[in-house]
Amino acid sequence: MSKRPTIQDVADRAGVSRSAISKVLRNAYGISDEMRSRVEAAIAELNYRPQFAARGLRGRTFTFGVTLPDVRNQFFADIMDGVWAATKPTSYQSLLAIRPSQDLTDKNQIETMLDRKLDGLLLVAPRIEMRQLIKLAETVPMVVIGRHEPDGGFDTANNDDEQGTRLALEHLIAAGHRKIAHVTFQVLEDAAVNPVAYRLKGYLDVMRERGLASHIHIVEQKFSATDEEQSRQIHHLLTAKNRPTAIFAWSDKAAIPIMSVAADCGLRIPEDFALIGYDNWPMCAIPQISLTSVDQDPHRLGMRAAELLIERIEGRTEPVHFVTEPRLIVRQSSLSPAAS
Amino acid sequence: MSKRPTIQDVADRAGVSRSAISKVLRNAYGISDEMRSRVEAAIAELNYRPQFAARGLRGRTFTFGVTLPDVRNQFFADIMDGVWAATKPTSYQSLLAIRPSQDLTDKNQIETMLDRKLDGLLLVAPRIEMRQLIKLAETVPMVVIGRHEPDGGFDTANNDDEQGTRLALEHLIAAGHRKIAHVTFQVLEDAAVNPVAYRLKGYLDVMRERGLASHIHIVEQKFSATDEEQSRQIHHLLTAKNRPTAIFAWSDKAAIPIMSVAADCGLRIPEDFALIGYDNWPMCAIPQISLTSVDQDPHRLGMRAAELLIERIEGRTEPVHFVTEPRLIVRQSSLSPAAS
DNA sequence: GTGAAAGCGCTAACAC
DNA sequence: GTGTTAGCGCTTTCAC
Repeated sequence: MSKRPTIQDVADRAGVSRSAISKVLRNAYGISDEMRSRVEAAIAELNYRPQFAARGLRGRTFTFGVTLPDVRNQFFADIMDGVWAATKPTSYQSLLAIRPSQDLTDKNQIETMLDRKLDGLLLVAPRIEMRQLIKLAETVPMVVIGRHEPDGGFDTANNDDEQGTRLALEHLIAAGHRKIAHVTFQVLEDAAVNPVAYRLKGYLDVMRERGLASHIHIVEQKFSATDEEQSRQIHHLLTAKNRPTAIFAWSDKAAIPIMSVAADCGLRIPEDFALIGYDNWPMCAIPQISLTSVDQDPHRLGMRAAELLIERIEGRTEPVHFVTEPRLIVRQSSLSPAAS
Repeated sequence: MSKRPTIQDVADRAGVSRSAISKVLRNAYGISDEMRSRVEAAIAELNYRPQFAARGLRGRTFTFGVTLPDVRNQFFADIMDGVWAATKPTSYQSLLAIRPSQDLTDKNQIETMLDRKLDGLLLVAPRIEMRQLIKLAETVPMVVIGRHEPDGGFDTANNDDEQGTRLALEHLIAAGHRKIAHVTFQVLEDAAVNPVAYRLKGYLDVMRERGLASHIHIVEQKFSATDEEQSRQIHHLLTAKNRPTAIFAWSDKAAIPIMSVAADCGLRIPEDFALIGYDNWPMCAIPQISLTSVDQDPHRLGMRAAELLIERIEGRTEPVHFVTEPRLIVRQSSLSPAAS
């Protein structure tokens, strides 16, 4: 295990002090051009790279942590692309802590990152209580994607969930659908700020506005339900007497399994019922799937969130709340001629 | 930003020296039971957590880095689940460095992790030259998934790619297929140790053994090809005069787009041709997809790789090479009655 | 069995 | 402008 050069090695090589090297590294004030080029030459010769752990002991680590609820979810992968794009031109790097989806809270991941002395936290749809989030934000610069909290002491990045829901429903209603069911997901807490709750609210609002209140039909997937239980629930919905002619699911994560159950029941989409998801997973575009879905622009969400975090790390304290305009991506699954 | 307690705070609280605390933390030899319980009480009272960055300056960080070629690939996500399972009962944690798939090399990610003074590296299908890998392994404990290199100074974890290929082909041949094409991926270098090369070799071997040498048909996807270019290539294959009756693709990553192109061409799977992929993405099980695929047991691969890495970090130097037995998961896409 | 002291690689105040 | 110095929070000899 060969040794890597330290700042002292560079200083010796260049015949200057350690602090001179440090200043060059940080682009700090008070370095002559001649000094700078000498130092840079020495750095290049020795192939020196500063050790972030050591930097972190005094200053910043130039590293921030990201947590995702589920690596498997393509929506989150798209967000990461955006994060990457944002950090590329900077000296910051992101590191991802993951946990398997069956694990209930992000607490361990967050503690892991804090223990590593990362400069900030970018939390995606965190599964911890708002109270804890707010407390956490007092300790470390933080940005949250997937919580509409206007003043928790952190920045947020979200799409406009009510608007996205409206796009989906208007599309179905325009096609003549009236019996539109909504598959939602159990909101454990913080109901007011959860995107799922916003989508549910949007559904209720639109149905009422359009005089379809009597057709409101909500299926709530339990947080603790297994895949089989959820399938049974959907099976029940699809084989009931007055099956809806259209289903709006809170996420593609719910919509894709609905397609599976439909296939098992011998039901065709969109002939037997129309289906719309949320998040626009890349998978939706596969012809065999062809699922209409609401796009949140995850790339921009991730990119802006990372930019906001870096701003915060560098001193900003007034909260910023970034919102993207959702788009409905229409595909086969909602083009039902049968409904009207 | 409230301050977190340091080891000194704990020492003051317990009325002992810093080194005593350190020994308790590391479970080191030479601590009386009474001392231990006093220290543990103080740690609990102050809710103290050691800072890994500081630990790393002298000893280990108890953190290792993982790099994946693509977060979006479900196969890699399954590996991560295994990694997580392996670290859970230990004091180690894994941190993931990602890059978008269009980025060509893992070099930056690896340097990022080295700069953070992580204790070891778990590289999944790294896109850097074997020469560099071997050099790297001299510097840091390392395990590689997806390179069959017997003595590079690091451990490896792989499935038996030739065997997996054999399973797929025997299955097709048993169903009566003779015109079996293989879609492979350009191997840039290190041909001998690349899983894709193993699969290609397996294909050639089996076809020859079975007297099907004249039906050998290889389509090579270029590393630099865009999605459209790859689609065109497949389109060409599927609309050619003597279209194969079966296709064995090097990965589900290739097989899924083949399904898309088939749909565009109006070809049905498996009626018009059978299709088998590799990796058994969770997506393969969706009825609308129903893709036969070879399962590498990614969970075990990730778990064992993480265990091996921890062993290495803790001192082992003789290389270990772990291999899983692949399984063929038969689904609709290969159940073609038409072939015989 | 326990504690004092040195040092890991770097940054930040402060002299010069 | 440049160098000296004192830490950051921890581990690790090495006395006691």
